[in-house]
Amino acid sequence: MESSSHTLPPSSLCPLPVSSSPQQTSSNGWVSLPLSPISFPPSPTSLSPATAESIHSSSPLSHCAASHCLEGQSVQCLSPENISDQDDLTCLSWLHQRGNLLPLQPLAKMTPLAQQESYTPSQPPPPASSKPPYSFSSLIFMAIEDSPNKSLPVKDIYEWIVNNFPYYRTATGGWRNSVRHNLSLSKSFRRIQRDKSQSVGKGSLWCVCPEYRPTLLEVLRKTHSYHSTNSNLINKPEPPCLLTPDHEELVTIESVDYQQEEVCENMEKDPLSDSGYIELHYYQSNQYQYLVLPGDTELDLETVEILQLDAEAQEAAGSLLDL
DNA sequence: CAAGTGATAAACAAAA
DNA sequence: TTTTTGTTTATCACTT
Repeated sequence: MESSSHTLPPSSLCPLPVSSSPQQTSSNGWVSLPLSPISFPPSPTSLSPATAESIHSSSPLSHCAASHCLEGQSVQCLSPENISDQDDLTCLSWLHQRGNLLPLQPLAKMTPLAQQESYTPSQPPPPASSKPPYSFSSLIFMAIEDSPNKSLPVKDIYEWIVNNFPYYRTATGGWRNSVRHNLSLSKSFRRIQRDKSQSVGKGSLWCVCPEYRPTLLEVLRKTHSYHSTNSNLINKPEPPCLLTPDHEELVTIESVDYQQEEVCENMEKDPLSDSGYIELHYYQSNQYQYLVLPGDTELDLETVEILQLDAEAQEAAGSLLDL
């Protein structure tokens, strides 16, 4: 699998959703969010500065990468001439861009302190104490993938985990042992020598073995899918990596034209409105596309979610219909 | 029930 | 010498 030719801009992962929508808290205290107001590639030309500013300022932590995605550099990445930098099938940007993975973050990171302080014993405990649903392999994978060079020393892996999963701020030190144990034992990770000339600090750098990357990504995707499904129906939409049914080929972002008129021309409405969400199918650029968006959303493609076109997504949509 | 997987603990050696 | 990093072994819990 050729995954290294398309790389994400550094720090394309963001621990927080851009959404200011109401949060949904799962039974284990993790939070998932309804669809973000602007979640997936807003057209560089369709996203007004006012909207971008609005979204940016609404982010609880406006320094996060997702917010950066609305700024010049990242938006530019979505332009046709730069599309190849964004079309990595295995990109993890969906994990953050729409709050699809890390929206499962504990509230502690998403809720203003004042709100946390007002919580009463009758409410669920502060979710910072709840353990993330991801395996250590997944955590390590995410950390490494989020690094500019796709490699990190152990210390930075610890740091990434702590920064993104507050549970580990207060967890006992054993998890670090587990991280090292996992790095050592798992075939998915490879130890590489640091550049001695630039080496500061102990140890080696760790990277993801390319041959195991799809597997790790799949595990991560399934984990997220499972937890978001269990925690909140409306998080059923799969990450907006555009996949063809065989999971192998990327449907380039270019194939989706974010022009409202064109989509509306060819789309048919799917009866999901009972769930509060609407599924829209349309055929475009020789691809069968479908979207899910809140029922009260105007058909403005700046606000829609692009879903995977694979069978899994279809199945998810089917289960939505069953409700 | 057995096998596989992941988490955790612990011991130990090597390196910084 | 201390701390960190990396490896290995063992055990337990859970899932398939």
